[in-house]
Amino acid sequence: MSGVDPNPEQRELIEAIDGLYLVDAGAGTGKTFTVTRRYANIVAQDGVDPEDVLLVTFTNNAAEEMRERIVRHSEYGMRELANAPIQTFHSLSHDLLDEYGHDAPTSLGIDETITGSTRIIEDNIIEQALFREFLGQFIDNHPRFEEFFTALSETSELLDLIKELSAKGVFPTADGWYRDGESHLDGDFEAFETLFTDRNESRNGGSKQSKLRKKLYQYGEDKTYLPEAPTKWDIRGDGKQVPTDLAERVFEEDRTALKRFVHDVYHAYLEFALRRNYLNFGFLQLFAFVLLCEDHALRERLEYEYVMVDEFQDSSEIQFKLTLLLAGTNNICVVGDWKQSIYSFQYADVDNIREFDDRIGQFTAELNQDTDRVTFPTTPVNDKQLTRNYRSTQSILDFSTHALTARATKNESLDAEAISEQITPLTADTDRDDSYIEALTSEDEHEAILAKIDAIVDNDAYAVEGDDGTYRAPEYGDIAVLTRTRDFGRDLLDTASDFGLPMAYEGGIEVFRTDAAKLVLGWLRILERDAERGWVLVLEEAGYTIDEVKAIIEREAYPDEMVAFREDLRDLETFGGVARRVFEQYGRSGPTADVVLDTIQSVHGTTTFTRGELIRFIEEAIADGGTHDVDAGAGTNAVTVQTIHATKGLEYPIVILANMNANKFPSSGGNGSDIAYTDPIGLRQRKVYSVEAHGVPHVYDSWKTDVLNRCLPQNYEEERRLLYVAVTRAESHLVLTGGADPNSFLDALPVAVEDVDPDLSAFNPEDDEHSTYTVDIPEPDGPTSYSPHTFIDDAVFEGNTGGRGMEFGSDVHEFAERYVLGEAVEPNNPDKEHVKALLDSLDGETRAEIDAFLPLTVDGEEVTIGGIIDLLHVTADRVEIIDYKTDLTTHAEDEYRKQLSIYYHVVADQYPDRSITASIFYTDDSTRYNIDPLDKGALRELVLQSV
DNA sequence: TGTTTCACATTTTTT
DNA sequence: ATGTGAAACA
Repeated sequence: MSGVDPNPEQRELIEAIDGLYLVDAGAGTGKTFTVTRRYANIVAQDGVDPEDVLLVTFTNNAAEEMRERIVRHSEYGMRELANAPIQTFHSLSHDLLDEYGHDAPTSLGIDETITGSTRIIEDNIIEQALFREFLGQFIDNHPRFEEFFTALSETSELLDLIKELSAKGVFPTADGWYRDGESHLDGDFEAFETLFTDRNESRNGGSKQSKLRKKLYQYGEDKTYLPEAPTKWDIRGDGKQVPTDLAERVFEEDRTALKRFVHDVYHAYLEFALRRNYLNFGFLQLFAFVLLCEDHALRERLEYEYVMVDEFQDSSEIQFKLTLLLAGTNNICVVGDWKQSIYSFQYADVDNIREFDDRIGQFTAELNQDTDRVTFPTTPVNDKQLTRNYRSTQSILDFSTHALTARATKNESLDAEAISEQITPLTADTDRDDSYIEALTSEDEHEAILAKIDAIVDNDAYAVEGDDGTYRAPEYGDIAVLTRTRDFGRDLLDTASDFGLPMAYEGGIEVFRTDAAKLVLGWLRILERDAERGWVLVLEEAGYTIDEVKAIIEREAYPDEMVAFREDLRDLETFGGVARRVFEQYGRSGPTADVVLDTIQSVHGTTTFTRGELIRFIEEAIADGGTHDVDAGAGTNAVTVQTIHATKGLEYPIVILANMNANKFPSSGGNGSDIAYTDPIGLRQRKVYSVEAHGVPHVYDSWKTDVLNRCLPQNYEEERRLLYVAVTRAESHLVLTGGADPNSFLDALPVAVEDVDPDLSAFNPEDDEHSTYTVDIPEPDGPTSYSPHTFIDDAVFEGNTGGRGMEFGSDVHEFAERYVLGEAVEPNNPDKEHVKALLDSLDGETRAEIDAFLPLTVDGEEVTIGGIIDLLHVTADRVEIIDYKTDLTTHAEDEYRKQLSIYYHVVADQYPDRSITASIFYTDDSTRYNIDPLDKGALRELVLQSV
C-alpha cells in the first residue's frame, strides 16, 4: 500500500462504521490498511474502547500485523492494545473456554470439564494416533457396530468426517443431535434431484448421451457390489439419458443405523478427548459455540459493539455463526474476496461471502429458533467494494481475470460470461505498465526456469520498482517461483542447488525428501555397516550413471576423494557435526539445510540415538513425508519458492508460476467430490458389510453411493481461484512455465507459449562434484541392466510412495544377515524378533541378502533385471524365497509379485531339480503368503514399460 | 463422421 | 477416481 492517505472508496469504508457491511476487497487493494484505519476510527469515538471492538483474522501473524499497524495510527499504544480482541476464531474460542468454558461440555451431555490445562492438538499426525487409540477402545466396547468398523477402510476417514461435521455446526448430544444438526445429515432430495436432472440432460440436440450417462459408463469398474445391485445396463438405460427414476432409487436409503454409529463415535470421541485433556481446532469452536448458544447471560455480557472479520472468504459455517453470536449490534463488517477462497479443505465455505445476504438471514433464523440470540436486524446489507489495486500493473490485473474463466480440462464446459459478471474489475494505481507476461514450456522445466531466472536477473528490460520508487534491474530476491504442489518446489530447489543458483523454500516442506537430507543419509549409511545403500545415494548425487554406480560398488573402487572424505567424517563426534561437514563439502547452505541440521540435532539432543537409529529415523521421516517449516529470513538475496497456498497475502515483483502441467495443476477432479458426505446428499456409507451374500462375510461397495457421487458435477472453481491467487501475487512481471505435458490452463490463458531448449552455459558447473572425482569405469561387459524400481528410490526407501507397503530399514536386514551367519546378535525390536522366529523355524541351508539378476531378451537386446532377495532357504528337494515386508496394502501386491517373480526365475535357473516357492513374510503379524510368479513373458512386458 | 467404449496413466493444499 | 486419446461402432 503506497499512499498514506486513503483513496475515496477506502475513506468511505473507514468512515462508515455503523451498520452491516459486506466488503468485496480484491487482491492488493489495501485491505489491511483500510481495516486498521477503520478500527482506529471506531475506537476514536467517545465511549468506545478497544475491548468493545472484535477484529478477527485467520492467522496469528495477521492478527499481530493488524495490532502493530493500529498502534501506528490510533491514539492507543501497544500496551493498551495488548489484550484487545484482535485475534483468530481459534484463539478467541480458546480464551473463551479458558475463562468460562469449564462446564460447557455438559450441554452436550458430557461430564468431563474443560480446564486451563486442556491442551490444543495442532499436529494432525498426533491427533490421528490418538484417534486410533480411541477407536480401538471404542470397537472393543461396541461390538454391535461391527459391520461399520469392518466397512471402514481408513480410521482417518472417520476422524475427517467428525471434523467436517464440527466445522458445519453438527454436534452430538448424549442421545441425539444438538439443535437442528440432524437435518444436515439427511440430505435434501429436491436439491439432489435438481443436480441429477441437470447432469442427465442429453447433449448436441439429443444426439449425444448425457454427462451422467457417460460418467456411469464406469459403474462397477474396480468395484464389488452385492449381488442384488443393478447391472450397468439397468443403471444406464438404453437411450441417451439415464432412467429418471434412478434419482429416487439411489437417494432413498435408511440412514438410521449409520447416523447412530457416527453419533456414538463422535460423542464418545469428544468424551475421550476431554478425558485425555485435549481439544482439536474444530472442537475448540464447537464448545465455544455451544457455550455462547446456551449461556444467554454470558453471551449478552460478552457481545461486542463492533465486529470486523478479515479474509471472510476463509470462514467456515460455524465461524459465521460465531460471528453472529458475538455481535451485540448490527455493526458488523466482513471483508474478503471470493476469488481468493482456496481453503475449502480447511472447511472454508466460499458461499459465506458469495451468498452473504441469504446466509446471514438463514443462520440468524436458525440461531433464533427457540430464543432470540441475534437481536439486531440483518438487513440491509451495505455492499462496498475496493477496486483500486496498489500492487500490480493493469496488464497483470487484466490477465488475472482470465484465470477465473480458464478451462481446467480440455472438455470442461463453463459459463465464462456468468463468472465474469461476478468479478469486480480492479484498476491499477500505477500508470506504468511495461509488464512482461510470458509462458514457456520445456522438456527440462527445472533447467528452463533456472535459465529464465538467469535471463531476468540484472536485466533492465525486466525493471522493477525499488523502495524509493525508482526503477532498477531485478535481483534474485525479487523473484518468486510459485507451484501447486510441494513436490515440484522441493525438486526445483535441488536443481537450483546443483547449479549454484540462490533459491530458498518458504513454508512447510518435507525437508527429509530433499537432496540435502538424502546426502546426510547416504554418508551416515556409509559410516554405518550399510555402506552399499549409502554409496548408491552418494554416487548418484555425484552424477554417476546407474551402471557406473553398480560397477564402482561391485569393484569397491570408490573415488579416492570420497574415501578420504569418509575418513574425515569418521573423526567427527556428533551427528550434527557429520551433517554440517557434509553440507559444507557439498556447498549446501541455506534454510533447508539448516532445518535438516536442526532436526537432526534436536532428535539427538532429546534422545540418545545410535547411528543406526538415526538412519532409521531419517528413513521414516522420508517415508511419512512430515513437513517442517522453513524460513529463509529477510535480507537474503535468493529466489523464493513457495506453494500457492503458502503465498497468500504476499506479493513479489516477478512471479514465475511453475509446474503448469497436466495432472499436477489443476489437481485431478478438483475439489468437487469432497462434499460427498453431507449437503445436498446427506450422510452416506461408501462401503457396506454383509454376512448374507455368498454366505461369506465381506465388504462391498455401496452401489447407491457410487452413483450418487457420479451425479455431482466436477468442480474446478477452487483450482481456478488458486490460479488467480498465483497470478495476482505479481507486481510487475509474470512467467508461466510447463514441462513436456502442459495443462489446459496454459492453453486457455491469453499468452503465447514458447517451447524452449534451456541454455545453461551461463552457469559454471565448477561445483559439479562428479568432475572432482575420477574413477576408471570400464565398459560394462554383458547386458545392459535395469532395476525394477528406480535405483535411487530403492536405496532410500521402497515404501516412499504411500500405499506401497514398507520395505525394512537396513537394520532388520543387517540383523537377519548376521544372525544367519551365526554372529551373536540380539533382536531389539518386534520386527527383528519376528524375523528371528522365522529363521529359527527353518532347517537346512539359509542365506540372507542375495543379489538376484535375471537376464531377459527384450526387443532383441539382452537386459538384466534384478534386486536383493531377503532370504533364501534351501533344503534337499526345495528352495524357498522369502521377502520381508511390514504391512500389506492392496496396491503393493502387484509390485511384490513382480519382485518375487524375478527372484523365482533366478532361483529356478539355479536349482532346476528342486521345487521353488516364493513368499512374502509380513512381520507385523508373522504371516507368510505365497506368490504366484509371473512368467518370463509377463516380466518382459514390465521391463518394456519401465524403460 | 460423430458417438461410445476401452485402455491407460496419473493422483494436493495446511491455519 | 478421473481425464485423455485411440479404437470400435453406428
